[in-house]
Amino acid sequence: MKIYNTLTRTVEEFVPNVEGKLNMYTCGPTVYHFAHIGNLRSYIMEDVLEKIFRYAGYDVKRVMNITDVGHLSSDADTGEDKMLKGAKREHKTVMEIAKFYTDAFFADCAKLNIKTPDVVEPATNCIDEFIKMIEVLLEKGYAYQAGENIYFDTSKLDNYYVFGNQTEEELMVGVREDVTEDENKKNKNDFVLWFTKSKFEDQALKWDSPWGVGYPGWHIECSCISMKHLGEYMDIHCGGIDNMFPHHTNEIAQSEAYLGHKWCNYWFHVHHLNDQSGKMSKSKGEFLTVSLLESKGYDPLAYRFFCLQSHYRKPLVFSYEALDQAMGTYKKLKKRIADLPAEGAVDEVAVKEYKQQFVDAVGNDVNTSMGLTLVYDVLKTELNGATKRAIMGSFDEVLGLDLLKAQAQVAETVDAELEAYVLGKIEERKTAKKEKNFALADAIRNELLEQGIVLEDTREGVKWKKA
RNA sequence: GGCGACAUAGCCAAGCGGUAAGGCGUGGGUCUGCAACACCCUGAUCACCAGUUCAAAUCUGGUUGUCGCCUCCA
Repeated sequence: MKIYNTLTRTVEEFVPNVEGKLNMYTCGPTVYHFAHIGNLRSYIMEDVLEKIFRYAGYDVKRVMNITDVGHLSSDADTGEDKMLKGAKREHKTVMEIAKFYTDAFFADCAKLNIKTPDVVEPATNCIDEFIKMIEVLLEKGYAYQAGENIYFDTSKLDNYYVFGNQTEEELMVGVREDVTEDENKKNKNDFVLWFTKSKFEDQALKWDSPWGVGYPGWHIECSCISMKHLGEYMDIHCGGIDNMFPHHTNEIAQSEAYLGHKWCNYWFHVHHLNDQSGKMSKSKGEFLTVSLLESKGYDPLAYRFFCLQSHYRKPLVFSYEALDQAMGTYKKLKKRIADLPAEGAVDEVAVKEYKQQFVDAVGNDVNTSMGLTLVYDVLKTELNGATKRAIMGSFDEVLGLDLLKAQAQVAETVDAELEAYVLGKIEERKTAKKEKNFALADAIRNELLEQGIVLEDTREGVKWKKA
């Protein structure tokens, strides 16, 4: 198994901390609004990462946090607190908002065949852990109190910028207009571990702490939650590329300062989904959600297919034209698999062989487009239908595209009455065709089409399906 | 201003020093009463420049372009 590691900026052979096991952590959503499909691209690709390791035989434990505490605005940011903003917008309490959007997030994930992580932990469940870690950081001299807040002192580290070669001098504070410098900080890149005083007067959620009533900084939750469930050594930490700095950088700083040793070996960063104007965001352009795509007639899995065609480390540009194309390709592929003849015994040797090829392909830095190519390669072989179907089902454990589902769905949803009616119409049309009454034959076909029934004259006879 | 990523046909994309996989689309054809389905055929010298090498899309240096990050964002 190979994986690109942002720490070394190379594709590396994956070596787990414990033979055969994979500990992974994913930065979860901030539940103040729906996830847009750009957010979901990350979760789709991370889902494939998790599944290909399971497929290859690893014992995987995956943890995800849910950010349900309004910490996203730092001391330096004049923007509004996001959770609170969401609550005000919808006239609900912060906790109601968190519950609603957490459920919505996992509902979207389900539609996209994204497996729920083994452990999902809301930040508000772990306040005690946060406080403990901050206390240790203070004891060890990595943190200091200033202006009633607790800060992490980045100057105590030998190498703070683990992902690049920046220096503190080069950092520009206030690149974004709404950011102002925090005078409490000793160093430009110090960050808050615990707030007791912020510019938000009406912070909704607060907890008691040794430093007064307040709430945690942004980064502390990921360090604590991951350690709580995965221990002191982690294999892979996932997240969106935009969180590389400062979020992941700060996680590493505080975690390793706390532990006194290396924490996470591999960093997996998914690149952005862009639209014509750049990075997709909630604040500009169309707010694209899974529900919106569904309302426009798109199968959510067509979007998953769209993502899998591309590589996670390449920017992907979204457009309806591109999605239309992916949808067409996806439907065509499913039809082709559904049309596979069922007879024959499964050739287990061939199945095993292709499984290995699939691991080699997708296990090479999550090369999903290579995985899809292998799907087509298998379909083109001389293997019998049953074997091909078995291989498709196996690949689908990782791809998550419901490749075998089409058939079952049709079989389930057809009721006898409708079937009898359609078969009657087909007979009528057959007679008309025999009598060369093509006008009538076409009329019957059109009549059925208006009722959502599509007829196809194949060599094996007339086939019909719901449009 | 600093740091980083990316750049292969209309679109998605493989490629990891040995002479451009695959998918979709397009165009042409076979089949068909017609349509659809299916099947067959159909396309690029790899952003640009220079270098290393017997050999480069693949390595090195430079240029250009696009995108991201620099305390909200996946």
